[in-house]
Amino acid sequence: MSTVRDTLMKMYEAMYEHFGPQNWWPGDGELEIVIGAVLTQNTNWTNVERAIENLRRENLIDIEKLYKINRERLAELIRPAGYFNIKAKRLKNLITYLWENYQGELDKFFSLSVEQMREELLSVSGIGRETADDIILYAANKQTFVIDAYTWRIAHRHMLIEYDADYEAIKELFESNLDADVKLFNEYHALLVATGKNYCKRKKPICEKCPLNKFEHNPEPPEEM
DNA sequence: TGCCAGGCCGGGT
DNA sequence: ACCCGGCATGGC
Repeated sequence: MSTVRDTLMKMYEAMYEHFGPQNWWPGDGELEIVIGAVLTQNTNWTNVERAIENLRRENLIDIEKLYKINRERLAELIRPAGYFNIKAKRLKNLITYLWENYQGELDKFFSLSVEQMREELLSVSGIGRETADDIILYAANKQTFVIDAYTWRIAHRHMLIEYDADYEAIKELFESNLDADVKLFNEYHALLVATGKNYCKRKKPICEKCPLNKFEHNPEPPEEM
């Protein structure tokens, strides 16, 4: 009989064969990944790219400069990412935290344990669980599994979790059944996003082309998402 | 042309 | 302890 562990690894292999390595994060450097993690909240990545491009052009991929920049101006620069006013605040909150507690040195912050880093990130208003885990996995390169809407949708569709499973429960499912390997966690989440984006849209039933369609699944799309 | 995208917070019940 | 509105741009 196949265990959850087997299923999860087979799903990984199927997605990997279909899409190939994703080599995330799609950005350049630790700070840019941190910024991207905030800007991509409920937002298409192509919009985030434009916002980051604006920051690059102004040489603002720099904690000190971001700490000192006026919030209204920052908001204007990240406008293409949507929710620009609230995201400017969130980015400011995080940058201020790093500036005041770690002298703006990311590596100092990243030397904390995963648990400590997560707790501190979650204490910043505007940084929720997914954003915190994105930063820990993709910027700090530490062991944590990222859960997002696609992960939830796919795991539910393939009957790995209950409809109302919360973030920590889904995270626990993956973390307790996969080998503790940062590179694996990195690729796994990225492949779930690739699969979700292309084949597991809202309210759409599973399709022939989905690399996961041979795995046990609900024929109907999940309620809501 | 309306719906959707790699969330999160804060206020109301 | 849930539930929900608000936040906003760009692609299809």
